[in-house]
Amino acid sequence: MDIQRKNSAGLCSTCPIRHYGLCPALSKILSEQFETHDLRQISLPAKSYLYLQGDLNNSNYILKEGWVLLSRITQDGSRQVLRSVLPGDFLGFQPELNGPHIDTAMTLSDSVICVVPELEAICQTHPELAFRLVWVGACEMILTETYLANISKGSARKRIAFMALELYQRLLLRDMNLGYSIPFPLVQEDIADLLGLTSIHVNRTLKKLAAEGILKVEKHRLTILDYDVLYAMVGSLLEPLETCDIAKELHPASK
Amino acid sequence: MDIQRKNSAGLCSTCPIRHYGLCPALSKILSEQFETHDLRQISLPAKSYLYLQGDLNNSNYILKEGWVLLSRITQDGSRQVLRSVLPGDFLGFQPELNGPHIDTAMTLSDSVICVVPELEAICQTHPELAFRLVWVGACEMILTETYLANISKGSARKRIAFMALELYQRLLLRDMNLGYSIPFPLVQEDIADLLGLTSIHVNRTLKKLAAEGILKVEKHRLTILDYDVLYAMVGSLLEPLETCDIAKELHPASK
DNA sequence: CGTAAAGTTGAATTCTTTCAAACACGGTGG
DNA sequence: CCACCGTGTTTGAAAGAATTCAACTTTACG
Repeated sequence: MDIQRKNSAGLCSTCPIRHYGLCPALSKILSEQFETHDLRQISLPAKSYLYLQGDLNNSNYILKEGWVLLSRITQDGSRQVLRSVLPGDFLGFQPELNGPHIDTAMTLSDSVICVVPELEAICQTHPELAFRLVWVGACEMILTETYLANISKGSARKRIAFMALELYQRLLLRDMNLGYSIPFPLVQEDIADLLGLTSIHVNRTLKKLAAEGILKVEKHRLTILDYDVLYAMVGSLLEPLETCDIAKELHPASK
Repeated sequence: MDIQRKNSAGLCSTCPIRHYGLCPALSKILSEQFETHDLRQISLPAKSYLYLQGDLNNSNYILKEGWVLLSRITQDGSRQVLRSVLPGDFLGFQPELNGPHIDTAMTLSDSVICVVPELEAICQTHPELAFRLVWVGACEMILTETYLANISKGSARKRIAFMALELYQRLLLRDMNLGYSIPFPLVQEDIADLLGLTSIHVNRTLKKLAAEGILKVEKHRLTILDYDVLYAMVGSLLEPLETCDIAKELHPASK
């Protein structure tokens, strides 16, 4: 494994954490808690590592800007991308809070990351925050479970269709004015490692989908050409994810 | 889908929740909390459903005895098993606490399940419990992520090898005197749906593994014949799971 | 302008599925 | 006690999907 840290972290000014993504309540509490402090931020260029599998300098983070992939490297050197992290999402949490990282966090695009210090301590003074974290964890679980179901039984076509719709839906939660063309910093090999395919097969399948007028990827953008066809392919897989709507966190009572 | 509830629930007496599995601290708090109450328990025979995808009678549970599979049915009628639940594990939690269940919980063997009422309320009076739940959720996540990595890139051989070792390790946490032969209530079709294969291919692969003296399944028992070979095949995948050791929860400070 | 990274294409191979059929086993009812 | 039936297991042959290997083209970027 020849992964190297491409770039070191930079510090930024006070952090007005955005209240969107998986953890608006969490970021709200944090920004209140730290409004008088300088909350540490990290700016990383694209294709650099926030942390590597095995690293000990453990922290928790909220992604403020950019895209991040969480992945695990297996013994034979192959990479499995576990999930994508979009602005507002939480990352870095693991059972052994101070143990070595069990995954690698790589930026896909220029990113700004907010460091969450002493998560456990904050949870003790803010009991409601801990339960929010449980909620966030459950949402991440649903996403991962849905990828599992998708990869497990789906053809390359279906896997890619699912990925496209899943990312589209998650971005839609962050920007209701989103068109059918979304930013897409993954290269074909990233898609392959996310979906359990080879980049060659991803390439062929993408070509076919584009030729059929369903979906196209070019210049770091993904464009949904035929939403209905995509939804017919994998829509039902997405249903469990709808229970992770941000509105549900902000107003959990309103079923 | 013609799934029917095979058997209705029965009630049992006071629940001395066992302090093992993923949530010993959780069950400890619960049993203290309810030591004077009659905590509701459900007894279910093998191959019956604790809840079905879509059910509204939502609760949280701790599995006390038996084996349970969590699965999701996709539109085309195929079943994806999300994960197995062993005694002491938590189940039933989801983002929409009172929404319809997003998965189905089926018993594989005769099971006893402890009902956890009003989880959110308990968390408010026991702040430390909420953070324990976060911990439990993170452990479940690692298990699911590891299955994802296994299914995504592994051959049928590797997938089965991984499943065997994973179950073996989790049972070992519950019974240190476990031999190399473990109870195994899954039929070949369950294995198939857990690993994203067809039962026919599972059959062929199991035959081959048995013929090679690596692993055998018969009479509802799985026997590890050559641990070293299995570990060489998939051992490195298991490493992240070691951070979920129960000891870590009971003494989280002791790194 | 030159190099490295990413994308593209073809042909052969491997793994897995599909379809079809047979077998083994345990339980039920006659 | 035996015939029957359903569930789960086993096996074969053909078809299909994805990978591998190898080479080539295009794009991005200093």
